[in-house]
Amino acid sequence: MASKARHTDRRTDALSRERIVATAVELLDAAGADGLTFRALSAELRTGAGAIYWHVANKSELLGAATDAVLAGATTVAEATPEAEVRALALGLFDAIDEHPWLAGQLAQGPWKSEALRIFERLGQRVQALGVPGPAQFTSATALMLFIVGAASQNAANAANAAELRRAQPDASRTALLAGESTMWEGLDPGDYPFLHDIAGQLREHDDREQFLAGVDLILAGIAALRPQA
Amino acid sequence: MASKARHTDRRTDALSRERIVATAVELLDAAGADGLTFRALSAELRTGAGAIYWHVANKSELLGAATDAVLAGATTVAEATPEAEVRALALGLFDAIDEHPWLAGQLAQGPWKSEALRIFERLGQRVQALGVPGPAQFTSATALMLFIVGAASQNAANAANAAELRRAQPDASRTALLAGESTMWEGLDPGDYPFLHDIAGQLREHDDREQFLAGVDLILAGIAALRPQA
DNA sequence: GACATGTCTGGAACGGCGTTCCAAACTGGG
DNA sequence: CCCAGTTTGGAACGCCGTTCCAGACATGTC
Repeated sequence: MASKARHTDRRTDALSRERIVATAVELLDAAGADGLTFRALSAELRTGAGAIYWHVANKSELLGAATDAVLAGATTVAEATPEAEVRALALGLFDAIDEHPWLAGQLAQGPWKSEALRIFERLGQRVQALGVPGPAQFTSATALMLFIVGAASQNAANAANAAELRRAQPDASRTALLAGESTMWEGLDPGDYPFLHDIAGQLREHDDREQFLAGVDLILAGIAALRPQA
Repeated sequence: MASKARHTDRRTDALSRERIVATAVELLDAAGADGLTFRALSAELRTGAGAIYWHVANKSELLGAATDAVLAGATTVAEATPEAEVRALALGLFDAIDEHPWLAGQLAQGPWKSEALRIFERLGQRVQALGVPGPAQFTSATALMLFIVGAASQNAANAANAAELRRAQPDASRTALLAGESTMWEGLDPGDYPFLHDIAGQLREHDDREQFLAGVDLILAGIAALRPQA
């Protein structure tokens, strides 16, 4: 029997779940996944840890709420074709993760929670609109979701690595970082690593967003091949 | 100037990087990602934290070494066609992550490190063997890698969730857990969630391994469509 | 044999984390 | 005005990764 329901705001500086979640998102955006601490949160909200725990069960729930809050913003779609809508949804998620890299870690473990489930639903609707036969719909939508989350997460991880290296060597741009990895691949023995050696150049010049969309199109092409008739 | 090279084993119970990594893998397998602690490791090895730090820089490096040690086992492939080899590689990774769920978290952040890079190379070789034109090779291999890691990771996350729930309610099988989620999807408003409502049955009956392979085949189909001529 | 040198060990200590606990402050209803 | 329920804030607990350092051990030199 914890709480009965809402109350009128009794204080002007009243703590609320929304205010806590909003501040949590601020901290996460400012300092990454490690930046969210009940101590930092307490300081920012000028209160104690216990007060926060009265509104929020634990850190995991808080992270989930922050994820939902951010994901709720990046969702609306209306395009000409189902393919275009899938691309738009994918890009929306990609950009959201790019803007809030800590989302990656959240979505990685269990992409079927709350807001993420809503996105999965939207993807599935487009898969159905593409005429995929029933039994393959689940697989197709899952493949799309996993690729999108996985690719965007890796992009976020790269960005995080770049940011970390920049702290040690502030002039290292993302380009320079990619160039470094690329030269490393070029330096590999072509006998042992023919593929990496070959495509090292592509790594250096690739645009993350383009590559991401190309991957989505690849899966869309595979989905198209599932349709009964062309 | 840390160490000069090898020495003869001066003591019979000598600590070594290999022994540390092996014990770390044991702990990770036994108690998950949170089970690896320098304190637990010290106890298991009957030594102190400092001794471990002399052989290993920090926890992150230790996790990387554990990942490489486990991944080094699950790699060899020799099949009739490149497609079959891709499937075999994929299944190898899937099974490895299924057996060592903590791998998921490691591979999620930066799938281009050490042993993971070797797997990426192998995938790329098969993509080349499939006749994919040069510029699309990087994208195709990346899509495969991301889907494999993402799908296997989600599978591991589901398994972990199931294990956690089993602790509270020991009779809950994986089937029962899936059934629960499935019924939840069925209970959603078909107006708001037509897709989830539709495929709830598939979720209940699906086999993870089959679904995983179906996803790989989906991407392979998309890759096949990239070839200049059929 | 003694000793100086570099390698390796183990445990104490530090600061920070998530979480729990609880006395006090606040609020609205009788 | 006081009582019961709600909400607060900060102290305390046990754990974590990491650092520090006194000393044990092994070896080469005289």
